[in-house]
Amino acid sequence: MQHSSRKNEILNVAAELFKERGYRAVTMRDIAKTLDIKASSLYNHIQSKQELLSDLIICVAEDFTNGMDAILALHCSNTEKLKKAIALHIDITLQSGNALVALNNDWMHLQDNRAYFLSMRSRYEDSFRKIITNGIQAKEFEPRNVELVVFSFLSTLQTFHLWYSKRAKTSPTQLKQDMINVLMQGVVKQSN
Amino acid sequence: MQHSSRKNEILNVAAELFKERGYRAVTMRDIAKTLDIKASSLYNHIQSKQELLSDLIICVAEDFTNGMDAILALHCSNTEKLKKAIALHIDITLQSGNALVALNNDWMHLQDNRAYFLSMRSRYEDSFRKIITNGIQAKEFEPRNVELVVFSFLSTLQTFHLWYSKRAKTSPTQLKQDMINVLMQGVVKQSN
DNA sequence: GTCTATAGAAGGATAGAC
DNA sequence: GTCTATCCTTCTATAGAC
Repeated sequence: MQHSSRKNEILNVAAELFKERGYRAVTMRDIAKTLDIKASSLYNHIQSKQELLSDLIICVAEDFTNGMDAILALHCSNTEKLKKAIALHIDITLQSGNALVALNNDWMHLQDNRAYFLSMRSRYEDSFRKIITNGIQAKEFEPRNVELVVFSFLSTLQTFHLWYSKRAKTSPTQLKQDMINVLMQGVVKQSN
Repeated sequence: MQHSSRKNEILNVAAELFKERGYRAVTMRDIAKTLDIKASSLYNHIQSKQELLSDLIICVAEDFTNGMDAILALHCSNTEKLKKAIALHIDITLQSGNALVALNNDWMHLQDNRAYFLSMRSRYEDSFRKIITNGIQAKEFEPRNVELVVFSFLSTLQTFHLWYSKRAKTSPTQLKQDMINVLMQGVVKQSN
């Protein structure tokens, strides 16, 4: 379903403001003012404030789910899959950074789609866990505490936007390589 | 200045609710209801909702500032300082976990004390950066991208509470050792 | 120290003119 | 598609009785 251009403008503004102040602290009047219209005019394009949050979060969450499913289906080493998972996360951050912050910080304010979101998040984390576990079994990775490794990876990736906003000049390709090096150095055997 | 026991009860409840839903989504009625009193009764013990947020965040931020200052003043290797910084972060998480979540997620809603908080946060991050930089110069650490290493450390430590809440049975000592291993493995030279 | 009652402000959303 | 006007709800905070 293709949204009108106006709705996309509204979604972009909402994402930006949700990122800065959080869902609950942003009013419809704030969003409208940024677009130089009145709050009531927004309702010609959307149903509710909740719809804005839901559209932003669910879209990004589906990107993660689809991307990770595709990576898991590949016939390649776990090392390669992990690198692709890191690159996927960075691609989505670069493309939907503001919405990703809303996903991280405001998912608990989802109403109708909360359960759907949580199922996608679980699925994503499971995929990550699977890559690490398989990599350890295949002796590609050091035999560390799987949960702590997964947690450390996801923490860094989830807050990557904070770091990226300070140094947006680095090329996406270089970003991915740097991140892969820093994150995987502690997992991949030094002897390889 | 010692607060009344009742004020501490209120602060504890506020921290718990702020952690779950965020500052803006928690009402004075929510806090009061948890304590089985009416919202208006809260104002016999506090000045405002903002005071609750400020008290929680500033107290934890000062713990970080003082703890890190003490570590920097030690006469020991940068490796040892980094280990102590990790342990400090975990100690504070175990002791003031809910307030730390408020610090991470709701600092932007601080009013009067926001500049003070931001100065403490900068100071803390600078201290971390200094340890990494000095460690690289002293050839204790691999010569990696300092900013990315600092970012990765802080991201993992800042969201440690999420992981900890799932496995609270591990002893604090073991937690610190596990975290030090996972985080530092990618920094300390393997040949040491 | 807690209550009831309420002031005063702000927010989400709708109706209907243009 | 945007406006003005407004409804209804919810929120923080205060006043004053007990």
